[in-house]
Amino acid sequence: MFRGVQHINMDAKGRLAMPARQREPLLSQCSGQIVVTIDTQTSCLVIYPLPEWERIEGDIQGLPALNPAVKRFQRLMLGYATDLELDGNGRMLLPQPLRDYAQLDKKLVLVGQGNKLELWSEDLWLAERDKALVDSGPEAELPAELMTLTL
Amino acid sequence: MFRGVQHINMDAKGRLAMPARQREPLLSQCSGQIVVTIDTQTSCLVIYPLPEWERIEGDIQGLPALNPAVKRFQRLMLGYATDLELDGNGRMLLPQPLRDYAQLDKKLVLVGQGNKLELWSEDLWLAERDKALVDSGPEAELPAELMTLTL
DNA sequence: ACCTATAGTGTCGAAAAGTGGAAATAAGTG
DNA sequence: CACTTATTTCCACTTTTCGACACTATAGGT
Repeated sequence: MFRGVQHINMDAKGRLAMPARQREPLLSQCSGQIVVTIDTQTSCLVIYPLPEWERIEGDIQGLPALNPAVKRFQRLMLGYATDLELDGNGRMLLPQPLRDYAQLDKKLVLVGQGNKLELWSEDLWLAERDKALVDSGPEAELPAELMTLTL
Repeated sequence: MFRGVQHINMDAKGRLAMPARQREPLLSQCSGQIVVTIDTQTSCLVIYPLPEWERIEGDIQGLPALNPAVKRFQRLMLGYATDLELDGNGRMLLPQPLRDYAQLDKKLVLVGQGNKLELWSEDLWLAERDKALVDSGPEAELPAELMTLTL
């Protein structure tokens, strides 16, 4: 289970060090073999351990490809999906197209989301967070589903 | 059951000593394993014993993620959720992003809320408390749910 | 009132994590 | 085929983090 928000840096070559807290599970679960692809809803990347990605890839390929919207979704998710491996120092090298898609520069934010990690540019993350806070702030009209939660 | 308001200090490294009164239940209930995340309604943190958090995490993940407002809520709650452990001295180390979110500096307030604890900066706590007192003072319009309580 | 035990706070040192650069290998081009 | 450019792997240094220990303050009991 990946949890927690961490601010990390990417160097000029596009390398970023996986924080120790997440590195451990990645090495034991899939010996550092991961798949990175894009989130089609927002401008961020998602990082899966290889076995978890293979399950998801199967689900995506099982969708009805005659539907044009589904086809486009498949093309993006599967197209951008890239196999990566953590190097000896626990760093990963992000290909340029993925960096471009998520508008990544030096300052990044890595967000645990249970079975996957999300990778954001710091600017976009803060903007998205603020949007979410307004959505669920004191004056917000919350969806009915949320009102039933016992926290 | 966590009860009571306690004023505590955080040192320069972001460490804070869990008061003895709350430490005991945390050690016996979950051997010091806790999860800290944010409250999306206000600028404070919430502290759950690990088993209690796992229940809530399940509830949150069961929500319909197609609704963008729900998706944002999930991203924040799950994203900020961080596993922590009490050290040999009964202290916990709060990661920087959580400290930032709740604007924590030296003086903090820990508030028991039954199944969880809330952690506030002292300034924000006092302001919030005063707001709450006005809301439920003699002239206040209380929601129907509250009117049915037998106190 | 003093002594003792426990809670709380601070400091130091070792270990690990993060960062940058250099060298070697591979790939692409004229 | 040779030369240039890009990519990758490896090594070394710096910084931060974590754990251990020790000291102070406070409360409770004799």
